[in-house]
Amino acid sequence: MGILRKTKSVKILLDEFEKKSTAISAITLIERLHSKMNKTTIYRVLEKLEDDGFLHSFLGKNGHKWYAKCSGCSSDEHHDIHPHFQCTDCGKVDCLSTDVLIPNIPNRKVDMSQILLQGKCEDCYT
Amino acid sequence: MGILRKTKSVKILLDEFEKKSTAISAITLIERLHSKMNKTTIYRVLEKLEDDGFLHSFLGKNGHKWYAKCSGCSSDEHHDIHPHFQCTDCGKVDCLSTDVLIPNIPNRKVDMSQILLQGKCEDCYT
DNA sequence: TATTTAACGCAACTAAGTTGCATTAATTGT
DNA sequence: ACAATTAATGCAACTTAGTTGCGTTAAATA
Ligand SMILES: [Mn+2]
Ligand SMILES: [Mn+2]
Ligand SMILES: [Zn+2]
Ligand SMILES: [Zn+2]
Repeated sequence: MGILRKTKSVKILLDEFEKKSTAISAITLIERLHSKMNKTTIYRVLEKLEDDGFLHSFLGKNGHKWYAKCSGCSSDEHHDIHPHFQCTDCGKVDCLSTDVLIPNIPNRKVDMSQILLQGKCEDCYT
Repeated sequence: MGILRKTKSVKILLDEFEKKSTAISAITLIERLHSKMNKTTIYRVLEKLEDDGFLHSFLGKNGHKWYAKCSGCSSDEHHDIHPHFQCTDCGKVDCLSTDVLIPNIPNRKVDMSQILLQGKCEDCYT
C-alpha cells in the first residue's frame, strides 16, 4: 500500500530526490536525515514511495539498497527497467537511459534484467 | 593470498562445485555443510578459491553472495565477466556464456558490468 | 475542535558476513 | 617416523543493513 498522508517525513524525503537527480542509497539517507527522522521511517516511506511509482529501487555494488526517481511511472505501471551506473571514484550512482539489449537465451525465458555498470562518471573521467 | 594447504575443508568445498556446474550461494553451503565445517571457514576458503581463480563470485537478487566455478581463470587472470541467470521458480543460478553487448555510454568509461537476468530456467520453463 | 487511524519513534530483533584468538592439523625437514 | 613450523580451523563475539512489534503522535476529515 502506498502513501496516504503527506507527512513531514514524506515531504523531506521527496525533497531529497527533488534537488538532485542522482540515485541515493538508503544508508546515505539515514546518515543525512538521522536528526530529522528515524531510520525505520526512512525505510518505510521509501517502500511506499516505490509502491506509488515515485521511486524505484535497485542494489548497488555491495548489495545495498539504492533509490532513484521514476520518470513516468505510477502505482499501476512500473516500467523503470534500465541499467544503472556507479562511479568507482566518487561513488555516485545514475540511472542510464541507454538501452542494453538482452539477447535471447536458449531454453530460458528472461523476465527481468538487473544491470549495474561500473567505471568513471563524467565528473571523474579526466 | 590463495590456498596453500589442501585441507579437508578445501576438498569438501571443491567437491561441491565439482559435482554440479550451477552456482551455489554462501548461505546454501553454510546450511549444507554446517556439520562438516564452520561458516567462518566456508567464507574464508571461498575467498581463497576466488583468489586462486578456481571460483568467481557475484551477488544474487537479494544481494547475497554466490560462487561458481571459473573456466580458464588463474590467480593472475580473472576474465570471468559474464551474465548470470537466476530462476524465479526454483532459485537455481547459472553462468551464461551468452555475451551481452554494453553500448558506449556518453562521457563515461565503463570498466565493469554486473548483469543478473531473472526468469524461468530450462527445467521450470514449461 | 473532536475523532479516527496512518504514520512515527524506539527498542529489540534478524541474518549475512567479519574479526580476534586460542587450538588443530597439513607440510616440511631430519 | 617424529618434531617443528605455521596455515587453517572453530568458536564466540562483533558489525551492520534491514525488519518487526507496539505504544504514541499527528495528519486528515467531519
Ligand atoms: Mn534507475
Ligand atoms: Mn559465473
Ligand atoms: Zn564519479
Ligand atoms: Zn528453475
